Amino acid sequence: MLDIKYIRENKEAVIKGCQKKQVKIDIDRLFELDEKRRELMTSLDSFSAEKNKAGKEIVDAGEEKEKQKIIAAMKEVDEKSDKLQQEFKIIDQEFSSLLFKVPNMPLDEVPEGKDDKENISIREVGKKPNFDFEPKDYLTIAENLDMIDVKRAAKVSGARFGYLKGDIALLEFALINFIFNTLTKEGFVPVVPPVMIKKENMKDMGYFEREDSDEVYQLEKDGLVLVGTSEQSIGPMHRDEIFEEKDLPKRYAAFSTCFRREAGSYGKDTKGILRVHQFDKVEMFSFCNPASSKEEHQLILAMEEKLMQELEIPYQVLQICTGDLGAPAAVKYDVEAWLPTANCYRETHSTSNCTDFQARSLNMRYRNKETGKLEFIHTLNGTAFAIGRIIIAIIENYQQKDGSIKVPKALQKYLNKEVIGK
RNA sequence: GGAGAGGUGCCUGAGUGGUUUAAAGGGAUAGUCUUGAAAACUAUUGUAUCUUAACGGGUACCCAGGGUUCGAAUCCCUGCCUCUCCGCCA
Repeated sequence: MLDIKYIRENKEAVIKGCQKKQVKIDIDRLFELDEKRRELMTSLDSFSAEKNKAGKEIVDAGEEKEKQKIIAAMKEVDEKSDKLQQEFKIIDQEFSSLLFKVPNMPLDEVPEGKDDKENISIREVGKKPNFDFEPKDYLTIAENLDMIDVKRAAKVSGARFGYLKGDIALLEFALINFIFNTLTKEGFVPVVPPVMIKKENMKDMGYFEREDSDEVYQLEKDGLVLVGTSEQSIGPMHRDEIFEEKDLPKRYAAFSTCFRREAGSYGKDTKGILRVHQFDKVEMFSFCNPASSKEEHQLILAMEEKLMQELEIPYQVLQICTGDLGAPAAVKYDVEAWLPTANCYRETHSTSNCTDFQARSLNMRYRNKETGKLEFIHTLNGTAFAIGRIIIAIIENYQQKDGSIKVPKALQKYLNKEVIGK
């Protein structure tokens, strides 16, 4: 969430920021509530002060009669303060939920735009393959090899699930080993995190703006939710902690299964495993000094590109416009892989700098050596590989005339194979 | 799943209704002493929020949320977490 003090002092900028993000929010109501809330707080505080004082007087008063007199007077004060307390609760609740809905402000450098149509391609990298035969889509190839099975998955689990089999199942583990080898060199600590987390953690990561989001699988009985990305499990790991400046940045690379209900995407990408309810992903996450979060973001983006370059998959980098950032992000890039048969780029990676937005709700701070004060850290996340989609990109870009799939050079030593399906 | 014990500051740990402004010890930091170090001694050792031009002052915080009371770290209820024993289990 944002700092109410910041909102107070930068009202115009916050209104502008919300507009840029296409978020409609009643800032005037927020100010109204803020003022009323502080007013009530001051009154309540002075009641408490009075009560504390009376407590001491009761102890000091020797005579029983004197004591009873003070107690009687305090009962009256109590009644008044109780009434005020009730009022405060109502105001405070509305205030908090409204404050929570104010999104993180986009950085100045982020281009303005309404939605994903106005994202800007900032570079295209890699050579698109030139086939001397009619290329097939990944699903046809994989089904011919009996290595992706969505039909039986439908029988077992319903729509939007899939089985990976044989060498394509092994390809997943080759990819994971390849990633961890690459990322540990940059100081990313490998993690296998929980995929079920408490609701409040999801909320404090900024993913529950609207209570009971339809996008999330909920385990009602246990008060837990399934993560849509391991970012939601890694971010709260250090909640309520204070970092030493020397320990920043703290980098993690987390492997986990991700669960998404895909509500509202009915009819979209219904074929194959591009958009499924369950997929595996390795996610980079960094807890970082605010002074260096911009460089850290570039590093994460550079890692995403490095992984793509080593696999030799053509891709483009998108600068996400203000309207498509989502609530917690201040700046965001997507990487999209080239899919020859679709004849377009499809999103495989996304990296965001959430500045102090998540850190504030999660109360994660560090001591600034210069000022001696506690300040909020910055959090950043980025996809290393969304396994399913990368497998799609590999199959499509590395397919051969005979229906087999060449294994990218960088993966050959992990898979112990140069070709799949031969 | 059954039975029991707990959750206090950076750490250990005392505190069972009213100067708790949280004892004591450890650690850390600074000072004295010393050629230097150690030891010893001394001092310091929160966070949030409101208010003030500032000095300062008020309030809250002993896992979380409720309750009892004039007054709660302390009593009661609920939840979360940890530990011990038993059962089950990859």
